[in-house]
Amino acid sequence: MAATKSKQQKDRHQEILEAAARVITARGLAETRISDIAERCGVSPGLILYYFESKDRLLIEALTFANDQFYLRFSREMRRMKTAREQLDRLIELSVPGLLPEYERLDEWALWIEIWVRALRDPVMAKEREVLDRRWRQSIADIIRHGRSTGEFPDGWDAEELGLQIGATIDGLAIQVLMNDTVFSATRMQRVSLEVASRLIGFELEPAEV
Amino acid sequence: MAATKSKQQKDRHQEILEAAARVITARGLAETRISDIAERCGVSPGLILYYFESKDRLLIEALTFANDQFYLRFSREMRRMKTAREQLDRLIELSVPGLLPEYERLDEWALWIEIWVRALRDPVMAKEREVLDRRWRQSIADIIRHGRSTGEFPDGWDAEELGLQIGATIDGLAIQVLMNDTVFSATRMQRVSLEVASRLIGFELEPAEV
DNA sequence: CTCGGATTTGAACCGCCAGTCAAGCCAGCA
DNA sequence: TGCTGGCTTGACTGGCGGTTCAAATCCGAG
Repeated sequence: MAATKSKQQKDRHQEILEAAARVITARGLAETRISDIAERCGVSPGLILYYFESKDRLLIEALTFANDQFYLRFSREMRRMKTAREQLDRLIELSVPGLLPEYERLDEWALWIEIWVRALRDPVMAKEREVLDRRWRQSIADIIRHGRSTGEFPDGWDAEELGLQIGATIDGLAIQVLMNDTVFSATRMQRVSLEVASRLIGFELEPAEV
Repeated sequence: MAATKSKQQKDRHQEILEAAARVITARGLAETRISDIAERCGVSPGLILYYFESKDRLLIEALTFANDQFYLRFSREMRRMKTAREQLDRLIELSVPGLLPEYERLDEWALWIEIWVRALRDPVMAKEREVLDRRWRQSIADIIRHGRSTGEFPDGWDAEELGLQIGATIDGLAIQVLMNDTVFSATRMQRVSLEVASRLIGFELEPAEV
């Protein structure tokens, strides 16, 4: 059974990925050493390369792993929400860096930037990135389609197109917040994102809840 | 005269910065070696460190230098244009990665991503970045104010705020284009940017020139 | 308990590269 | 022509960190 891995091996694998993602978040890709990851696992450096063929591979896997984790939690939440508006609010809430206390200041977004910079030159990372990104845009489009089916949102532009536009706007705003905590605050980003989304999708922005 | 530098020294300084910017654009910050920069200058590696106290400092200076260069050309162009609409069109044209043939595929934007990733952890870079970014947003706000003074654009939201929003949108879209040449093309970004800008600023989008 | 394979260790290896330095080079000047 | 001081070289080094490996350990099956 060449394709089976022991339970233990799978656990270790995941444990290392998780540790790697944390180290990258904390120190940045460029400053991440194999020994840092090993230390975080409470394990010797040699072991890391017993489970991963090279540091490079590990880093790429760690980056996508972290994103998968996030996406899983996210889509589970989405399924539990009834209205599209609720979904949109939550999506934006989760997209604002540092808004929710349960995340540390340098969160998902820091990893995204690392993904981007790497994807510029590394074809493997580029391909991974494209998949992750398409999935994300798709989620936005799904919310819009859902909203249209319930009558919350009006018909209009192609939902995919809107997913792209809204996604891109959130990206840009998130960078501002992540970089520049002084001028552009998290709550302000939240407000602006919602405003832009409402205008692009074409629904009336009711008196902000929360 | 401690404060004076010979003409020659200044030239060399700049020459090295330029070479560094090119190498970073081509290979990425992480893969840039001092010897690469030296080679590009046709000079020995030792000389690089005669002019810059460390590699780190050089890289930061190179990054801001490249941006300065771009900004200078840009604002010279702006001054020559009469209508705000022309200015806006040109700003967007310059913001779309790879749209203009005179730039190589990996252009300014690749450097921006490097700046971001570095600014996340390096306070010096973070400060530099903030300056560069403010200047850029300011430029957009200036165009809007100009358009309002000539009556091209209607009054409305704070010009600074719009500068932020439009700037962020362009950022996000540019990343898409830079990463993902297949799905989202340069010309499409151009169209979307203009559309979003017109809607946020509130002017009528006339039949597209060009 | 014993064997055998999977896991784990940590020391050793090795290439790489930022930064140093002593020695040459050259231009201007007296 | 020889002196001076800034420029330039390129060999050297010191440390860092990814990778390898032989040995130790662990664990489950028989």
